Amino acid sequence: MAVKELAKGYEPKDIEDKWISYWEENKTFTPEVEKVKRPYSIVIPPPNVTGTLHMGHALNITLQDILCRFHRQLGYDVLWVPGTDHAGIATQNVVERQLAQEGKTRDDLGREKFVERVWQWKEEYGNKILNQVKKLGASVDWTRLRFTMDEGLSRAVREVFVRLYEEGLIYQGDYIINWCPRCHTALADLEVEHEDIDGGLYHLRYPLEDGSGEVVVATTRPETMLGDTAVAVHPEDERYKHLIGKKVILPLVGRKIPIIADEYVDREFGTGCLKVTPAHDVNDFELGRKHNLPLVNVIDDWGKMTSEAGEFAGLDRFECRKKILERLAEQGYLLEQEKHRHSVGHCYRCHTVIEPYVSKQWFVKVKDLAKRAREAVAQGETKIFPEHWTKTYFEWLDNIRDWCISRQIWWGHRIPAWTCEECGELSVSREDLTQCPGCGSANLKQEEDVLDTWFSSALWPFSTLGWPDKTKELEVFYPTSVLVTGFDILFFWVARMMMMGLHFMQDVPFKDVYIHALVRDAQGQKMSKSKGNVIDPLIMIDKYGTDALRFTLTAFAAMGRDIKLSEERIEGYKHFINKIWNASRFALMNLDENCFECELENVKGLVHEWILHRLEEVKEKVKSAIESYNFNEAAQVLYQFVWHEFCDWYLELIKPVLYGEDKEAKLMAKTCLRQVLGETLVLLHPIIPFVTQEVWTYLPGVKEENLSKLPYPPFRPECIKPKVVEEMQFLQEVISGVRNIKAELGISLGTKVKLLGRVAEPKDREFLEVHRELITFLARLEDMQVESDLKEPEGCAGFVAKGYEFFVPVKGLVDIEAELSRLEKEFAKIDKELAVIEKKLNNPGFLNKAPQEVVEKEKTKQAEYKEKREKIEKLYNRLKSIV
RNA sequence: GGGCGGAUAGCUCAGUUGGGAGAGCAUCGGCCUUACAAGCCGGGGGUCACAGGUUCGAGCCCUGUUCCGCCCA
Repeated sequence: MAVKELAKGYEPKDIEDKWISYWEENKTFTPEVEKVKRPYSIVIPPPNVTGTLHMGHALNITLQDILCRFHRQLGYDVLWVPGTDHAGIATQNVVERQLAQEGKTRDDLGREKFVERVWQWKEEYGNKILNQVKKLGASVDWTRLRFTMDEGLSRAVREVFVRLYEEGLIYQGDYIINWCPRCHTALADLEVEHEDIDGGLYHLRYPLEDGSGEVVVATTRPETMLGDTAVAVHPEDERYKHLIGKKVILPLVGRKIPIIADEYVDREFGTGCLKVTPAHDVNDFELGRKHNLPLVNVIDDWGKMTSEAGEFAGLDRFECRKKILERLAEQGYLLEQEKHRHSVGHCYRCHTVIEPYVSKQWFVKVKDLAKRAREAVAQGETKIFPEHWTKTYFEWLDNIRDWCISRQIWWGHRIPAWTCEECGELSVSREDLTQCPGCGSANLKQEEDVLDTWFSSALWPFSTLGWPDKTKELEVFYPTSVLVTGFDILFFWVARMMMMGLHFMQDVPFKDVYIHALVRDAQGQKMSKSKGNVIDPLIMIDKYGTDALRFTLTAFAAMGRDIKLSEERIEGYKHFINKIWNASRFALMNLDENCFECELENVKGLVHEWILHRLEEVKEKVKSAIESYNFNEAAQVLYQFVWHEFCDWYLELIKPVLYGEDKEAKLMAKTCLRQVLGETLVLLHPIIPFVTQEVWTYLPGVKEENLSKLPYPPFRPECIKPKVVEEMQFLQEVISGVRNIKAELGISLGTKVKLLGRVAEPKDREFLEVHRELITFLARLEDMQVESDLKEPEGCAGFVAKGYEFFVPVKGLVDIEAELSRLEKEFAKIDKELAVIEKKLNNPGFLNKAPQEVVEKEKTKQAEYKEKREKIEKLYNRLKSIV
């Protein structure tokens, strides 16, 4: 009775959706928390709710999925938590844009209505990316889906905020921060992207108050001069030493400001004279505090000049720059201007130029938290792969500055702080306050600001598991096993999770961190919408199937190297998926339910033993590759095995048996084929879940149809037979030898030829006899004749190796000259090898100092090459004599 | 300015204690061989960026140089 047949080609579309729902409906990926014995857990790096899936996500999710599916196979209780991030600024921007189309602003709606609107938006569009994650086949536990603004996670955020405040690790204060005038909010240092810009360096003259001369300052931002409150020079600078303590008159403004001395000033830069604007430059702010300089705000929160700017008030800051230069030039204060390339900060969300701005903000004191986070990695409590990222991680933590966590937007976790309008007391609380804890007044005002989105993301590994409650999930699955992410959020997210995890859970959030590559385009450029070089994973899935995309990403995921992706590569690996499909199709045409009548241990025969041996090696290699995060190696080992061993050799070698009459041999072949195909599908399943799952259900004798529930194939030490590999090599050499002669001499493979062998060892001759049928079939022979002392006829092509010479009579079939030149090429190769070996063996240093076994190896090699050369020479001369 | 990574076949990249330069794709030649032309068989192709050094021996270790990319200030 024949088994069901597979379609002619693999068509991923229907198959993928079918299994996605199957796995979800069967809760295949929901662990039973109460019964967990060997936990393995991962939290997904939550994509933005506003996001759409890009290649970075696709890679990230594929790798995590491989780890999860693989560890399930190994018998771990796996929990992979999915979720999304509320992405404060980004989401707010999206909804504001939507409002703008209706001609409204968020202020028209007011805070409450606006936030409602964002939730509405989230309900409507926020699941988009989750569905895309589903398409990738992610084996996450959908019953545990989380969102950073969930009730539970919001409670965690509050708890953390209050505790840190109580511990004095959160404080509020007036500091200079990075301000985005477009998003209208403060940003953390990390959220500023620096970019080199061609600008100008302007030399301005500031006359001395006493009329005794002037100083010249150099600046890249002349408009800020309106807010200057000092000029600074280096205390040791001979040029200016005598001016320290004097005053200059600020041009256009007329304010008298002091000349101060500070070692911070770089004598080499510009004129060595620094104008100091404490309100609009981070370094100047520090200088200002140190020297008690007043702050003069000349730029407001919308990037416009304030009333302090006098005639320039109301101008945009860049407009003002032009105007002020004109005015300075008119009045003779602008001395010169040179071109100057310098680094300018931009908002990472909207790319507007950042304005350093003094305002009241909330900060986390991170020094101590950072120290512990550093220690944990230094001590190996958390390991980073590839290892070289640890240095970058240390570097950042060592130079960390307090983290500005307040954002002047509406979408996010509102800071749980209330100020009493009566007594002015500031209270921070877990519960919403309606009464001032100090004076009892009900006249309270809650802080308007919300928290940085990364503040809630930093809690993700434990907040998603139920913290601050003491849940079973936390007990079992924290710390998580590994975090898989890109290096771009190593600081934003990884380091902060480390700090928070260690502080609140007294343990690292994850044991391993695997940092994967960035996916670039074929030219190595970062993919971006503006460049138009994005490869959309969803389009790729549509065209080539999820498995093809997943396998491609896996095959290229070499540690520490970026991936240059192009569509052709995905298309190429689609061929591999199809190959698996077709090999399975062939197998199914020949398999039936009887293949279980024979036990595997009774399967005998070179080709079966060989493929079983190789399968064992593959199992071990794939396992150790995935365990060490060498995903590309796992993919490559499987590719090589499936295509070039299983398909190219094994399936071809068993064809004569499958098509033959020997029932016992047939049964063995079927048994072995069923076993090898079945286990190979299991091995491939973590990387390419869909095609393997689909084929699996067609196999005869399948008891568990859900391939995701099958264990990793057990190791069978009895199948390891190195000798079988040697014998197989001999067989392959003979078959390839004939094929090679045919191909090179222009004889079509189908043309049957005679094969004559002069083989010294009786056991080799016997071996060839045993496999006569196989060789005849695969090399397409008319006949094979093997003797110890064979006299070959005139006009033979041939191939030789240690212990044997083979001849193929080609007289009359081809031009003898062709074979002569083929042999000449052989000579050249052998002579090159021999020259290298002889050079070594003639070197006394090598003979004396190299290990004995290495020397022996070289000698053996030399002998083999010499023998081979002599034999070919004989063949060559005989052939030459008849020309 | 500080740090990190990279340079190996036409392209993309493997190469795990130093001991016979590999793969995939592309290319060329030959095949409709009853799983697969999305395929089969076979071939060609490399001063391992450059210059030194250590070593019997270097793609691999050390020093320097050039070029490319990234991060931080």
